[in-house]
Amino acid sequence: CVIIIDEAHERTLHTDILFGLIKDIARFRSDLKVLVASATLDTERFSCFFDDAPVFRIPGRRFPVDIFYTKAPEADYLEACVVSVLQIHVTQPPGDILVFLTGQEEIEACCELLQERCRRLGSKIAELLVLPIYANLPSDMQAKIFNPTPPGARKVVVATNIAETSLTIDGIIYVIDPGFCKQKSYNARTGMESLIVTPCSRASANQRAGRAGRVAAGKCFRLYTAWAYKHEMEETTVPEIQRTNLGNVVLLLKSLGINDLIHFDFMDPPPHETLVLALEQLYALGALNHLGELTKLGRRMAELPVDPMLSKMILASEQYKCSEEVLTIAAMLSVNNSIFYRPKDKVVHADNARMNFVVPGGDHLVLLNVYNQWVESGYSTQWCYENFIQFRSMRRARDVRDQLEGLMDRIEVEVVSCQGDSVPVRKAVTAGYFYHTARLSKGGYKTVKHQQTVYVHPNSSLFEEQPRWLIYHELVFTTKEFMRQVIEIESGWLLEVAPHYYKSKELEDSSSKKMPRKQGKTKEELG
DNA sequence: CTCTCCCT
Repeated sequence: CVIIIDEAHERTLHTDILFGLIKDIARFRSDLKVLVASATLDTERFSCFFDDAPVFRIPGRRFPVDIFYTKAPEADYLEACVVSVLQIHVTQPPGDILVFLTGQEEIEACCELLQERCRRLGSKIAELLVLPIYANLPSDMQAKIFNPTPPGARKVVVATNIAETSLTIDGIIYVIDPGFCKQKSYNARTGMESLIVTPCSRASANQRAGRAGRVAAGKCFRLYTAWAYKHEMEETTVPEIQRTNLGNVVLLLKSLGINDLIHFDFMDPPPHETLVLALEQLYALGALNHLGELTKLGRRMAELPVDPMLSKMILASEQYKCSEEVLTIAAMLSVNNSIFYRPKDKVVHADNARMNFVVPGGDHLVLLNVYNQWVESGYSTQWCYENFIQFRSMRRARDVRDQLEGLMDRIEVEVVSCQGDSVPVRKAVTAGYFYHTARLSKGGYKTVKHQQTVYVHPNSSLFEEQPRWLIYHELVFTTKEFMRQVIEIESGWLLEVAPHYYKSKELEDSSSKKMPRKQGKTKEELG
């Protein structure tokens, strides 16, 4: 029996978990062969982790790529990209250009600048086709990047790092790499994710450069100095397991019978505090007992391939007789903020379309409304198009929902509807997410857990309403500490769903300083 | 006053 772990260099959460599990299993299975395939040269780490496993080098079939650096750092890399593209366009032989930027906003700005300057240059230059690509771009627009470039013209694709690994565009000869990407990181002290523009790693820069050499010899223009490449960039990207919430990983490992997570053989262990917070939250949710063992509830939660809070919400829907609705909400929440399409040139239309879905109570109920209307339309693509809804995301939500619904039998939850009453739905959400409560005080919203100042995301249906008590689905720092996907609750529900976690005194309006009762168990007892 | 990526 052979197990192959491919693309190991990507160091995704799941590859890293697999590493630990397989190493463990291999000890008891002399017949088991493990093959780890990595596209980077840091084979030492993998070999060392798997007890000095032999390394085989297989040369790639790639064309050479000349790398060029800037003499001095660029103050404005967006502008530098635009200038570089135009320079390549007027001075270099035929071949398409790929530009790496960090996100939608930058990409849109870059495309606009390029189009504007081409318009001004008019017939003085050959035609330049400017095409954006990022994950949230509707599929029909994504497809355009694959159209062959007409003779005499040149194509420039402006991409996120979706073009670094996930898709390959034929005909790219030139790559422009400003050396930045958006990276997720996770603060276990506050439970907050951040999405911050950071310098990418050398491994990532090399991967980008490689995109220029797939069909012929190419050129890569790095908009940073050779010195910065050598001395300022990290060798490799920090593995995802060290940058993310580990709630469902911990639940999964516990359900596999791995109790001592603190000493689990991770190739790169996650921060201790991240494990501790995950254990603490699972304890608060009732998934673990005071010994850190999986409870019956925890075992049922582990059956669902979603985050523990979402899982708890689904299980709580049984009690409130609203599993039909909660399944839909869970599915809609699982497709990340990509339901509503909001192109820059049609923001007014898109925002109006979104307003039509708004119902009282909050974003979860708006998402439910969108899904139900889509079902009524017969899962129509046209309906999505007319309502500025992303069909791809809806189809994904439907897949997730089907999968979750298929698991309801196994966790013994009957699928029933509360027939339009929002209170049971919001109570079920509260039962899963009581850890994520925020309260309005005179200075704005503060989290109940850490008294941290947070803001309702401008996309939210409650952006202007400002209800006193909110539950948020996630807390993300982008330009500010934003609560994304919020729902209005009554403070009394917190006592109803989590009496072990909240005391009534803490929820009185007069006492704004009170913290939730301290958890009784320490990390050692739970670990 | 806003949106890296991926899909168990």
